[in-house]
Amino acid sequence: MRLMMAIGRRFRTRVDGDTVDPSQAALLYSLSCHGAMRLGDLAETMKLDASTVSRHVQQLGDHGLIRRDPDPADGRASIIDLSDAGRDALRLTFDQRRAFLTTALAGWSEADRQRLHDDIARLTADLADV
Amino acid sequence: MRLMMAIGRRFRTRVDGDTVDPSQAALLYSLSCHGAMRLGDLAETMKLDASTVSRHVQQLGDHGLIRRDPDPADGRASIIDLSDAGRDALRLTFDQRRAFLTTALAGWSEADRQRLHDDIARLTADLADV
DNA sequence: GTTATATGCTTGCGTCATGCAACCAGCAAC
DNA sequence: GTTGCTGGTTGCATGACGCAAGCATATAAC
Repeated sequence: MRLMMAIGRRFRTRVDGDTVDPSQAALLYSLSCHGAMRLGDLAETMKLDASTVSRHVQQLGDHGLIRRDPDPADGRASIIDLSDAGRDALRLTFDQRRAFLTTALAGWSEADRQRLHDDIARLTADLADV
Repeated sequence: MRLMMAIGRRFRTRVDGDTVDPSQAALLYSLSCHGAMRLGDLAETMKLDASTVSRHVQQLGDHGLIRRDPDPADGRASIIDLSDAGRDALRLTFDQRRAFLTTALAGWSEADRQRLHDDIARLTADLADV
């Protein structure tokens, strides 16, 4: 657990030259994975409070990285989706992180990486159930 | 990386009934692993700024979980060590977390757990080098 | 239709972790 | 002693986060 916390902190720390905050990048990524959705669903997906997501969404909107279209089925809600600029920013962020991870995992074989990924995914799922 | 961040956040979040904050628990744990040391060394070990560690140390001291003895070799520094109460608190925290992890990892074989641990440790080491 | 309740989202407020820079107090070298 | 280094503390700012209150819309009850 201690190691995981350290790793999480490391990833969470904004790297110089980053386009978007790690937290906000995670939001963009969620959108990229699951497609457009409402704020509440986004919060649930990311296991965060709606207020937190709301703020992130605002900032990302200010930077033009997401779009908010009114939900035709519900006047209260709006549908949040990546903008083209958001897609670009996400891709850029990914490239940066990929480069970082590639360096970090230089000594890992492909099988090692895959195993690590699978284990992490499994752990995430198991933790969600507790 | 996204998964790791999620896991890190999950672990970092204070659980109801926790004795000490996760961050401070990590500090106690570092002491427990490496023994008494000065604040600066502690900061380096934990990859945190000295100011952050200084504050944690103060709070832990207020709660009597650590002791600060003046460093006989250096009047500026003090040696930080676990107090008996700190050891107890750490043990308690460990028990709570162990129970939590045991639940989460219920479906994992001993080999799986060991492999996960080794991979995480390896990743931590590799990340430290980047 | 009108009223009551539920829901999606926003905002105010407080908390915590964290880093940087400025600072103070011993230490070491000259 | 004077000057510079180093361990530690404190002021200040930032960012993530959750809870609770508020607001607007939606839905159900009447």
